[in-house]
Amino acid sequence: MSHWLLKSEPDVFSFDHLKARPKKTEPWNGVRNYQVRNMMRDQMALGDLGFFYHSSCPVPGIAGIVKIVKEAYPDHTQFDPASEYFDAGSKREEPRWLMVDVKWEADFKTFVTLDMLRAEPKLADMLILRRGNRLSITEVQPQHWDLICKLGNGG
DNA sequence: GCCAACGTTGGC
DNA sequence: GCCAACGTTGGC
Repeated sequence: MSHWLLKSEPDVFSFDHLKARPKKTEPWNGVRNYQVRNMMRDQMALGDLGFFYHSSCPVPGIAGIVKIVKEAYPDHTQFDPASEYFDAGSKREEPRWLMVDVKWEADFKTFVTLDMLRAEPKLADMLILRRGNRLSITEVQPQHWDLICKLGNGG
């Protein structure tokens, strides 16, 4: 099983929004980066766990844990001219963009801030902490996963 | 609002 | 296929 970190802007869609969904699930739509699409398609598997990361907000960090409950399938927003994610170049018979479904899995007792991640030397080589990293989904190494879970559950 | 980083686009 | 310009991301 692999571990992931999924970024979302909380103004647009937050961890609390996910929890408020009737089934606590949501399609992770709007990915428009080939590298991230390929990861979803080739590596993300049913049952994988991911951190829900809040970006572009006053206090960036990890709010909790989600589970992948549906593997990659076509992202319908690419065909919707009214959507900000519309892609005129994508054909229905050959969809360019994919999404997975995620489900709320667990809260952290403590919101793990970006500052807390940066303060931990063992996490120094995490992709998320690298300057200029713009991938909205990155893989998380198991040892990093375990350590962050400890931070989130009170050390 | 600034700016570094980096993916994408498009002219050649 | 190169690479400069442009656009987007995201922390600060």
